[in-house]
Amino acid sequence: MDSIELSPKVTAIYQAIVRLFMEGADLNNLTVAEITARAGIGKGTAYEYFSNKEEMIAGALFYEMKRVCQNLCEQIKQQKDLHGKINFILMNMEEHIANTNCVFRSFHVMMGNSAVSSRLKEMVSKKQEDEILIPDIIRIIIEEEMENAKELTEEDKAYLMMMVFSKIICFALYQISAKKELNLESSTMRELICRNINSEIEHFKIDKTEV
Amino acid sequence: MDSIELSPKVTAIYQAIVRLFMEGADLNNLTVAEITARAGIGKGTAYEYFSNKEEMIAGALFYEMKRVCQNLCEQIKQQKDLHGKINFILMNMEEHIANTNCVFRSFHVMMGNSAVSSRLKEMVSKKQEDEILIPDIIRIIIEEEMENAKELTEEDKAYLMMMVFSKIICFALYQISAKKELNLESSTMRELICRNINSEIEHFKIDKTEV
Amino acid sequence: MDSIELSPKVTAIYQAIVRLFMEGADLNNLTVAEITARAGIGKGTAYEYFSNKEEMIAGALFYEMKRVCQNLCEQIKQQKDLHGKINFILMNMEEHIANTNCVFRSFHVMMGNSAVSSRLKEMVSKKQEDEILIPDIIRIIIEEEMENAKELTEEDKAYLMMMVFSKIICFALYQISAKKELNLESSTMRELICRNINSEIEHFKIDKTEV
Amino acid sequence: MDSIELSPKVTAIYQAIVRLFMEGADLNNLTVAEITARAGIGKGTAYEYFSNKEEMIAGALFYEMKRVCQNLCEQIKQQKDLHGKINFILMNMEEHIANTNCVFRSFHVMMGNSAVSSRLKEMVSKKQEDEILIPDIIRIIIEEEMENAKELTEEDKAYLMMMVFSKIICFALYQISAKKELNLESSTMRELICRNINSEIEHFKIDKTEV
DNA sequence: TATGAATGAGAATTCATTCAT
DNA sequence: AATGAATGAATTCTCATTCAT
Repeated sequence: MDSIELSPKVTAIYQAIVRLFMEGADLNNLTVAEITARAGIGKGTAYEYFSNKEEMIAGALFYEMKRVCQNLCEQIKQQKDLHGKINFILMNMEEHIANTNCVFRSFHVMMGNSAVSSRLKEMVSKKQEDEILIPDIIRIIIEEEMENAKELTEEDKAYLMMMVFSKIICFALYQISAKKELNLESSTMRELICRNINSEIEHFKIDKTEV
Repeated sequence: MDSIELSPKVTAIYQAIVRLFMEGADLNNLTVAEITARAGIGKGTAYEYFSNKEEMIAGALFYEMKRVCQNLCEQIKQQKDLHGKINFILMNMEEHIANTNCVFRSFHVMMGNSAVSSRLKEMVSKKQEDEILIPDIIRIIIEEEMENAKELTEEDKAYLMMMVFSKIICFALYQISAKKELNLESSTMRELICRNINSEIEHFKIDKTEV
Repeated sequence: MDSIELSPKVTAIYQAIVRLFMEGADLNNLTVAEITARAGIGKGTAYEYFSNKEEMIAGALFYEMKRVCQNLCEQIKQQKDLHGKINFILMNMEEHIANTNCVFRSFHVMMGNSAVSSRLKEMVSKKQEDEILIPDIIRIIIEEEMENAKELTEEDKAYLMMMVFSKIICFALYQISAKKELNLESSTMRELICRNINSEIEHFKIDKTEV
Repeated sequence: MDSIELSPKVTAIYQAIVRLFMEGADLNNLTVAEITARAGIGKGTAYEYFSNKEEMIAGALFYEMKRVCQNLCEQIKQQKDLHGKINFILMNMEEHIANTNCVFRSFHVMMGNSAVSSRLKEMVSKKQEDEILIPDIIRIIIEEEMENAKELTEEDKAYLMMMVFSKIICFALYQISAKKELNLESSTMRELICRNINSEIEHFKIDKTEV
């Protein structure tokens, strides 16, 4: 809805960066010349819309993260149970490995110390309520699942989120690096993780209701 | 054992880089001038021992990862059970947050796409049998734990390793970023993760012995 | 008289430049964007009236010099004697230090080597008979003063003009820079200079009449 | 004495700038590429010795002003009387018109508002006691001349300095611009100014001793 | 006529790497 | 072996000028 407002030049720059990123470019060595050439605009034009290179790159990553997560979130809503939702996320990661890669690598960028990292962290910390990123998706899934269980403390929520998050990272690691070295089918891996999350949450529910 | 062979200049360079890294420097903006100044040697000298900057940085990270993991591995051997071992790793991460940070960030570097990343990945993939890194530590722990269980397939091992690895990453993320925003005690978090790993492995054992 | 012909856009540009100049802007770093923004017109519009930036700035300075000198000249005519006239010029410089500054700095620009300097020199050298600048004012004052004296050669005139001019520059320097560092009253300085010019001219008259 | 300490690269840069300046280059459009090409060194080398372009240019002008004034001062000491000293300065300006031009234009630069101007003003205001510039030369000449006269107040000194200074500017103006348009011999002009300064100072002495 | 978005040539500055000492 | 002065390729960013609307 808000992306309609984006100037076509800004969109071109964002798309250029995202594509270069997906093609494996190193963000720290991306040049403005490369970006604008790929975007099909003049070098100076980029500076009509951004105050510096970092702003362009961080902006592009933030925009892409929001776009992908928005889509993901809408599709997840159509899944009925926890297993289905998690499975959907993992399948999505698998099918659109390029996207996954981009989101995963954006997350990776955020953990770094570069100027782009700082800017991206700032953008994320100042994001609007209605802008959805990975942690929000996980939070929503958990909250829906736990509706009937006894009230969760903040700590419980935090633990569950990290639990789910770690499994997702686990699958991402598998997709990106371990897949080649392993003879484990993707579907098997997916199934393992889904069941695992499911059972952990069930255990959690029981613990909570018992108490 | 092999570190005895390292020329004092190389050691100086490695230590300089590791310190700069621990102080929060962005690896992509580290300059040779900074490194050699910190190492107390001439700029030209660095090029007597390394063919380029990437070699220096990747070398330093690899060296540091080995050093830290070597120590960690030896101390873990003194722990009696799985819970103790995992707890020790997590406590170690917590106590020496700076070191953790360095190892975690080295892992982070490896996930990237820069020239340093490529070189570091290469080093890791070509490492000697007796050089121990985080995955080796985890593998050793699992193998010891599973000794009595039915023979594990490669797939089983891979899954377990990733499972443990993802929990560790989870704790690292907690230490580095989430801790401040959360009111969850470190010890609680540690305990949750230890028990969680324990229970997952127990379930796994049962499944395997049952079959 | 000719300023009536000036298009309102040209006037806006001239005034914008003069104001920026008076506010202390460095002419060599003045941008077209700044000028047109201040003038309240579009960037492209400026190029409908001027062929380049230098033309705008030189034009503005020339316009302002003429305007200020025109006013000055008319007011000087009401002064009765040499002392009064010179004193009036100096007081005017003192009171309207901003204006003075602008005229003085225009003179300063003319002494330089920039593109603006060249254009301004050209404008001054091609100026109309009825356009009055500082040297014309001085010439008029001297000619009036010397009316009764023996005919002056061109050389005599030139010398006298430079003599007066150098005193005026001297006062300008005093106003702009030396004033702060000195404990000399403005009025004292003014009086000294007026008397000095007076006495020099008197000596000159005597020499000439004697010969 | 202190110039012996200057690195050859710094000297090369200073000389390159001074020559470009003397050849009429506009200081505000001088590029580092031009300077270093003329100095016969690499572009990067300049930045080993200066932190930015302004520092180079202001440094060069300051260095040249000191050099020229130092020489001038020593030669003036060999002149016996006031007339001789002033005449020497003017002859020097005339003969070495290029040098004069450079010093005069340095003075011109100081009156401006550019980054170089600011830096040069700062250098001048922080100069050592033993570093001699034009105002110091004039002051020395006046103090020597007035030795026998009644004690001068600060105001008296200031007035005399400006009086002499204005004559020198007058001669500079004549040399640089008016000469061509006038049929006045340089020697005549010089003589006029020398005698004029002499007589002004004599009048001053008399006034002071009378009081 | 008025505009301002788009442009790209050009400038300052940085820094990995070399090489004479 | 050790050095650091010298270098120039590469990068970011600016801004005068154009031109389609």
